[in-house]
Amino acid sequence: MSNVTISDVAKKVGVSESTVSRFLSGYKVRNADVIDQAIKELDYRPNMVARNLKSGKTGLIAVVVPDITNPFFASIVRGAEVAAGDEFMIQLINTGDDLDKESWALRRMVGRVDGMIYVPLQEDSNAVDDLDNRSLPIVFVDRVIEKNKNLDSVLADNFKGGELAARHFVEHGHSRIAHIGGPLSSTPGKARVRGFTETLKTLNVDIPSQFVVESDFTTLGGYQAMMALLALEPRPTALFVANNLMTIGALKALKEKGISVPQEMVIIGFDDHELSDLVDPPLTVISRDAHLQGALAMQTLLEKIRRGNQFPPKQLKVDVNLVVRGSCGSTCRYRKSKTSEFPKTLSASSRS
Amino acid sequence: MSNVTISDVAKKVGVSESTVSRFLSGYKVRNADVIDQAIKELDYRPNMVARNLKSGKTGLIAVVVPDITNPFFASIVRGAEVAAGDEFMIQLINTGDDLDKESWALRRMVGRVDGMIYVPLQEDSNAVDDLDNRSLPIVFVDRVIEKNKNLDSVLADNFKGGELAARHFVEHGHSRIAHIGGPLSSTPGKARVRGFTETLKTLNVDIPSQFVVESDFTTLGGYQAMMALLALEPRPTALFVANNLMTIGALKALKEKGISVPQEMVIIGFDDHELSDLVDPPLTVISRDAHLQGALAMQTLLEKIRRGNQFPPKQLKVDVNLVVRGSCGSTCRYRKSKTSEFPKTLSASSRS
DNA sequence: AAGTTATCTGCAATCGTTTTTAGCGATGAG
DNA sequence: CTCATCGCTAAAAACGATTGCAGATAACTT
Repeated sequence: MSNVTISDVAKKVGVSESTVSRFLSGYKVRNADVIDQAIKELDYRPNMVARNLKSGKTGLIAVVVPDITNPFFASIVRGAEVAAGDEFMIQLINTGDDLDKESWALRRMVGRVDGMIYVPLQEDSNAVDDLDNRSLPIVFVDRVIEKNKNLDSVLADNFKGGELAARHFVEHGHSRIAHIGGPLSSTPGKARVRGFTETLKTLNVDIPSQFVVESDFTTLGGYQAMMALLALEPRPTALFVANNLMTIGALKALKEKGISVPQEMVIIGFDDHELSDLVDPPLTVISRDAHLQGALAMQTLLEKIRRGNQFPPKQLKVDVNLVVRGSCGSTCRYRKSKTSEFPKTLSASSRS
Repeated sequence: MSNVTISDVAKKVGVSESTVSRFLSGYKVRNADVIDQAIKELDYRPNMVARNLKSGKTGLIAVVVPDITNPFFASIVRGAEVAAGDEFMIQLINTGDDLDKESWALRRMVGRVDGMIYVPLQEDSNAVDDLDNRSLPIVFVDRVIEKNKNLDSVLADNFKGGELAARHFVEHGHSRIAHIGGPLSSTPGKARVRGFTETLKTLNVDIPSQFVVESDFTTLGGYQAMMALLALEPRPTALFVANNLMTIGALKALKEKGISVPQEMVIIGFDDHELSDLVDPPLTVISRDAHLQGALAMQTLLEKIRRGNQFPPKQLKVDVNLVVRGSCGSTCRYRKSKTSEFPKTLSASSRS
């Protein structure tokens, strides 16, 4: 048991606890060397919980994501951890698309953590109401809660993502253009479909309403949505899918139906992956730096914690860009030399 | 600020703090209803840090992994979190293949958490020495530290994994068989190469020593190892790669060199992925249930925490199995109907 | 040498709980 | 009528640190 306390050290040296405490805090003390030695001999380590009680801080930041198994969220968490540095450690919570678990977890965080990085499940939620007036600093990442939009957030430029996909399709002559979107109740689901459809409208491309289907950001959801789209007559020839998992589902559906990409169906996904250029065909995606997004969120949060949250909240956006590979059917135009892909991919992702 | 304390409640009701405390702990008290109401009115929430100081528990389990962006570790963490239930929350630490950060983090955990689930970076390490005699309960996952082998652990049946790959290659008539392995200083790196090479020996297949290369479990490492293997004359025709990231690297190298899989090179990887059957060609892998592995680790740890760690430690192993797809060149023999793949994949992975 | 600072020190209070101890009033038994 | 029992309660002592305050020591001034 780690039961040697500051008083043991004090007794051994023959000074008061406060002197030892001051020594630990870096003040000048008469017999610093003796204390130092005693600490080493006893292998004393300050009790963090006691320290936290006194200071009112915990040194913990809650990072609340839907599912760490989604590589996108994993990158966010990693980025946040890196940006946290030595001072704060990360408490991870997976809400798993479960609203009850989400609100349970959030309530539980009060008093246990110094701040929270939070990917909410739905835009219309009062999950944060309790927390806010207790002044637990919060930074939204990737998604926000509509009524708390004024709080700090680090989003992707989702609208632009949809826009890039739409423009690309139109520029390459497609007219039967479809979209598998995330829940309209989520920030990226809503913004991506709007960027996509509004751009199509701007470009004077009309698409039937059945070509835009709302799904749920899961692999199964993407699969089912794809099946639904394939049942339509005439079928779309171009498809923009609003996240990574749904893209996987859609590809599985296409494979199962024996529909070849990009010959019969051209695809742009959202969020890149190390395997994206190894799938058949290599996946064209809207990409963003999730690691950076997590890091920015942590930076914003730490500023807020340190300087008090009197300062006006920031709403940051990370850029998105189109990574053209084979699945959108226009590879020959854009493809770089084969080797150039590797180092780029590697530097963006983190090792293990 | 969450500054309403138990004493505020006590004052408001006109009882002592201890009475409120007892009420909170579920004891029978005279004016329970009044206290309950006061708590609600004041929106009192117990200060966890104070509670922890008194109880000596933190309700936190540290989960220390090399890198959460590796989907395999993400699944472990998720499994652990699910198994933790309501009682414990997870503190996540990425060691990032950095031994210094690892030992720094481990030392830091003392007194901050009630237990630790730990994927050590190297087998010969004294990172745990400090912690052990302070009786911080530890369960190793996926890898162990050699000198602390006697502690609890939940590994994969790595030897069998290597064996399955070797047998498969030999049964399909390969003789120029190669291996890209993880660091020999790591448990799975060592066990997988041994399962593989010893089985080959048993089957009377000789392979040149240059065909077995030790790499580092990273994408780049896999890439470089593959390049080295491709420089040999004659080239191997079959390759077993010891983890997911190195497999990606190897595939990138093959693609870059224009070597076709499985015609010119047959591959078996380690650890499955939702995208594995969408890559070109679909990847044959040794698979295991990482989620289960994480969950078992948490279960073991909780038992240890609750019942004291007087009980003899457990060394658990999760099973591995060969998932045959296209990359090993024998797809026609084993392939199931196309649809059967989807539900299986989905149930194994968790949603988001 | 005495007076004035400048340093350093120990005591005690504090953080917000839980838990032990002792006590109180009512009940029931002898 | 006394005494033990019961069911609850308040007061006080932890848990292990930090910190304001006042006093002690040391270091300069003159």
